[in-house]
Amino acid sequence: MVFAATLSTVHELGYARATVDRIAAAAGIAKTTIYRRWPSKGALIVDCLLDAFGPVPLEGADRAELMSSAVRWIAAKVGEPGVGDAFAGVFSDAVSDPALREVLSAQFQDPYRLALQDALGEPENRVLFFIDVVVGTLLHRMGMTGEPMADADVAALVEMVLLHFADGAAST
Amino acid sequence: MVFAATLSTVHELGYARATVDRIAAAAGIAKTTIYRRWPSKGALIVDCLLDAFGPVPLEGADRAELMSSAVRWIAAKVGEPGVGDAFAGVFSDAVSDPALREVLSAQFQDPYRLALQDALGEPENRVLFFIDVVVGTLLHRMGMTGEPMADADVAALVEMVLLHFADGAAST
DNA sequence: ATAGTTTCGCTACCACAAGTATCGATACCG
DNA sequence: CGGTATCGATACTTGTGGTAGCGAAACTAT
Repeated sequence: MVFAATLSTVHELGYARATVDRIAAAAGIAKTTIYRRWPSKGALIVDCLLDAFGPVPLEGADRAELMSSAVRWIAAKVGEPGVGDAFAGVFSDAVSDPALREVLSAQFQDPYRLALQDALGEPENRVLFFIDVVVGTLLHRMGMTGEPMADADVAALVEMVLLHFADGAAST
Repeated sequence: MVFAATLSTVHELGYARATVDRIAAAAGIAKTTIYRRWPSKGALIVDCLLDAFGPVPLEGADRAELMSSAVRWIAAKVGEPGVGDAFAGVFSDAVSDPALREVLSAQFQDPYRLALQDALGEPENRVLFFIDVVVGTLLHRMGMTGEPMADADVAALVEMVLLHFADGAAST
């Protein structure tokens, strides 16, 4: 499968050295075949991440459990080999590439945003802020250290957002 | 000045299209001159950011005012034309480039980390977490939308970290 | 002022990666 | 068995980071 080859190549070589040529070689197909199926390297990675993440498991009796499990779930996913690198990589490319930013925002972020809005009963801007905080923190740690965030810090992150998004919170 | 030319070029064209050639042209010098002074594009940007940010203005009577002013300061800096793009850009490059990551961590993050440790009396891992949350959130918003974070959301960010880092907080 | 040294600008170049074009082979379908 | 659509391999274009070498300009010291 192309997705598996993509993740393992990114994991081995990092995002920048994981060229489309190498990914294709790892998947046993030709580079042209990849470009027949995806319009760009970024689109391939976004699809790959969608496959790797799957739907959010929105479990939990109350809001606190819901948010806690969502944060831990995404932290665990980002920590999987290759996933965090690929995520940080597309995100990086998207900064200077409005087209890729659109793909990332519409195809990747929006589904999770809508699911969270529905499950938490929060308005769009609050959920977007929630995503900024959680994903931004995880990616910043990953980008600065090259390693996923340790469990203790993930716990702190969970505690922080629970406190801020507690039912009676003011803000925004 | 090279720094001004760098920021304005990044602001106009985005990080990826702001090639070293174009930056040099905007500064009225040759590309080779840039590479005589900086070993890589990333190092140039880091120096440029150091110049643009300057030292943290750690003012405030108590911890809350200190942290609040620090968060608002960095949010304002990231919102300046070109600065946010340049910041997100180097950060992006650093993900796949351990050497640049080292430069970014040692020359850019560490001075602010040490100043914050000193001013807040917090251990290293807590200050690193603080930086991950604040900078990560701001950059994620910038990367996803292309625009700096609005004041209302910056206010929410301030409120969130103040709540989490209040004196009696547990965690980590 | 003049000779020597350093620095800078310019042109050309290399390595490498994204994305495209072409062609031949292969597999699939009627 | 014939036709069609897909895939693989190769070669190519374009753009960017980074380097080499040369000549001119500026600065220093006597």
